Amino acid sequence: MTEQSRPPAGSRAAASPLSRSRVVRAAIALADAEGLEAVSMRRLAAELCVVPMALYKHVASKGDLVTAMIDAIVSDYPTPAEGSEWTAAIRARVLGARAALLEHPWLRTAIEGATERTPAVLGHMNALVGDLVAGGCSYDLAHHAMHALGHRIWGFSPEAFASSGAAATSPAPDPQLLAQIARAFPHIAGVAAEQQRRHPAGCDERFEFEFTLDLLLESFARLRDSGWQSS
Amino acid sequence: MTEQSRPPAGSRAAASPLSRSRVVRAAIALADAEGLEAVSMRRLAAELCVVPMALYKHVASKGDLVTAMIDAIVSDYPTPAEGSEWTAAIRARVLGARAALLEHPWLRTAIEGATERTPAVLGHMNALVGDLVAGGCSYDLAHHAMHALGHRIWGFSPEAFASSGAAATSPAPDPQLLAQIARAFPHIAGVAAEQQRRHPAGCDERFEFEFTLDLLLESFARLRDSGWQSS
DNA sequence: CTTGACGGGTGTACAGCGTACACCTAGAGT
DNA sequence: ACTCTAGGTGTACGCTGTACACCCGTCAAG
Repeated sequence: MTEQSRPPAGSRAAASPLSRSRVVRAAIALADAEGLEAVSMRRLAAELCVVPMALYKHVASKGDLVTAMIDAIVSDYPTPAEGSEWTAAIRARVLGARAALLEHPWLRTAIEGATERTPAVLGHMNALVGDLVAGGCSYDLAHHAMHALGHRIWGFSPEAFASSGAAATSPAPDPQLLAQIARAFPHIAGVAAEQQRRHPAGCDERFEFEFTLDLLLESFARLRDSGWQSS
Repeated sequence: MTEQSRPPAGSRAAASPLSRSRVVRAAIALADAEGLEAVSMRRLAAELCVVPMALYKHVASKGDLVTAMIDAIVSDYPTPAEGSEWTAAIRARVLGARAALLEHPWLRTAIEGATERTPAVLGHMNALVGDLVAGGCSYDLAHHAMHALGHRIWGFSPEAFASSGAAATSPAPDPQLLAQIARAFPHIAGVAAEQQRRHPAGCDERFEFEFTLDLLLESFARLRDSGWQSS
């Protein structure tokens, strides 16, 4: 939709001369619009008015492309204000990552499947460890803390319980079947009922995210104060 | 390898008459042996000495197949001993899941990509919530606790930091490049050095897993004791 | 005993994927 | 003027999931 025929006028093909960053930006736009599975080399090429193989002059492979997509977004994660309290700094970074993830829903899948650690990715991790040690955590504790945070540092909690409370989105709920499920899984039903009572609007993912994040940050602080070490 | 030519003798084709469970078991075996990406309908069919489309008489689609694969394994997660302490019960379930995951490395990817919640899956979640409320947690707290545990209830922590400390597996470490990385990311280098000093054998994933698990379980106990609620 | 339904394996076909390889062409450097 | 090369093109291969028509053996009802 955007970015078309900038040069002279007519010729239906390649507007600007194509470049790695243009390819990556187009891929991100396409993924934003239609999901990561819509990003095929052929489709992306079409979007750029170019033949599929042309892309390979700018990215080494599809894997390289998605790595570059991740990198592009991670590169401008926000940086917390200078002199923030360490837990506040971590919160800011993690919630910044989360904000990016909400903008680019495909990012989660991409990160889960990624294998390469680009400089931007390493930089993010480095900064988080930096926050931890600035807060008085040992490198030892910081290491385990990073593991504990897990994918949360990329802004998402693994949604083990996803759409279990809110499973009844579009398809017909069918009260009879629902009752049967409730009988078979009474505790899940209990959770759903209590959730329904307290938060009829449904499960607030942001709340869940911060709940666990803060649980972990408090635990880290406690371990730090008690001089915990792993050996 | 197993299960061949049970009827009369010779004919090189379909030994037993094929069935959903035989298909699923073969798929699991194939995934165990060569990874989930090796499980294509064509390949699996070949493994069963059958034409690809024959499988569709027993599974609705590839997605249905992998769901069934997950279900088959989750179905025989171990059950903790009757009367266990609640945190011990949860630990047992979660570590049982983890054991299954180590046996079937593809399971992680499969679960991450799964969308259907089968009865076995719901049963596992139901049992965990049951443990929490048996331990005196409210349904409210249990709900958030399940979110906090996240994929850990399936036996894996999201490995955000994976192979960062142990990145130097097969490829040449190249000390010059390594030094440059260390300069660019001093905190990561710090973690790596400290880890190297304390645990030269490398990062013990099981330790990391239990570290976070116990952190969370302690936090839940504390919240329970303080009468925490979410409203 | 015949007949008709039907469960389950077969064969062909299609659209889509990533990408290897050979080719061509426009512009820059000597 | 001549070559070199970066970058876009075209064709082709092997792979994927699966729709659709077919066909055959078993078994129940007439």
